[in-house]
Amino acid sequence: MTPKHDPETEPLSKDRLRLWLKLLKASRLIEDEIRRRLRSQHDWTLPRFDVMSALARAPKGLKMSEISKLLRVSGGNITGIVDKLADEGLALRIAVPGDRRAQLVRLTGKGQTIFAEHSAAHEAWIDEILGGLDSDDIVGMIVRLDRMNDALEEKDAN
Amino acid sequence: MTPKHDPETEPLSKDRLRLWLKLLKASRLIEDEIRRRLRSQHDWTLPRFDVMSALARAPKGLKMSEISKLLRVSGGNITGIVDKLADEGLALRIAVPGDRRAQLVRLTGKGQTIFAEHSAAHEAWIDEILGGLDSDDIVGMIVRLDRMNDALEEKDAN
DNA sequence: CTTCAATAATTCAAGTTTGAAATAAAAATG
DNA sequence: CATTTTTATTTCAAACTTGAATTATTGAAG
Repeated sequence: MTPKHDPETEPLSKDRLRLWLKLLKASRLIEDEIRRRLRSQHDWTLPRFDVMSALARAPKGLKMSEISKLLRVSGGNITGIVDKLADEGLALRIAVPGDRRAQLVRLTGKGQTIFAEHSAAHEAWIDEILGGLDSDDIVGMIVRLDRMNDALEEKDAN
Repeated sequence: MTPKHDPETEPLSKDRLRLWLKLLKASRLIEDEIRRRLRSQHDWTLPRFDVMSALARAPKGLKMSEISKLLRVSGGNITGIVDKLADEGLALRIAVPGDRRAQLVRLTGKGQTIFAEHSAAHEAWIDEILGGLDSDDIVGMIVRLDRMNDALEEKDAN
């Protein structure tokens, strides 16, 4: 049963696949570059940076489940990373008054200090890595990614 | 030493960071969805799919280094995945005539058959997942991602 | 030809990551 | 109140991933 080659929809379907592959490529190129610099210049790993980044934006702390939702990684994963950050005195687990199941995770002062250094470098790297793009491209991409992410998250809530 | 807030360059810098975060978000949303479906519907993993996908496009085979370059993952990683594919009779290592260091990896008939099924499903998923985007968004994004990837790869060749 | 540098893969330890199962507590239901 | 379901987290095995070190081979230079 050969599918009909509809000149309207067929090329669009191929473009969707091309779009995904290019999106993935861009994402990996940038992520790899950040990972490389984080390791070579700060002896740090990307997952640890990501978790601290989420925590840094929430001075009151985040529940484990909130971290994993924000970073879109599994809960078991976050447990391991927070364990290590806590061992090193960079993060803290705090009991939640009304709920003995949950815990709030917060950066310690030491954690905040270290993250601030990494974060400043990170921003500069992104600025450099994406420096070749003009304003129209950046804004055009942001607008489209917003639409895309809205559509994707809408579908997520199935 | 507070940085000067140049009204020209400062917002653009922030937009670059926003762009990266949105790009990463989109990429993770789509990749997670594909991973989920690949596992639940085909009992398969994404890394294995990715390697087979690269091999499927090269009937003559690919060297280990070519696979890792295409997928932008480390060489040691590819060794492990190809080992398993070969163990299961899905891929084959072939000696390269002029170079005893290198090997060509090819899909077996069985590997091609299995990949064809996964690939067809994969294309349909992408079509569905990105179905909410109109043609202008897709083409607009592709054009910009091409420029972005060109710029990123150019920098890579340092 | 011999030495030195570059290339192709593999090995390995450490760290991530997932997804399923287990544990515990809270919320909803009857 | 007892039961069931849902929620929050941890545990764990299996798989993936990196980056550094190692091995083997090729290529270049003298």
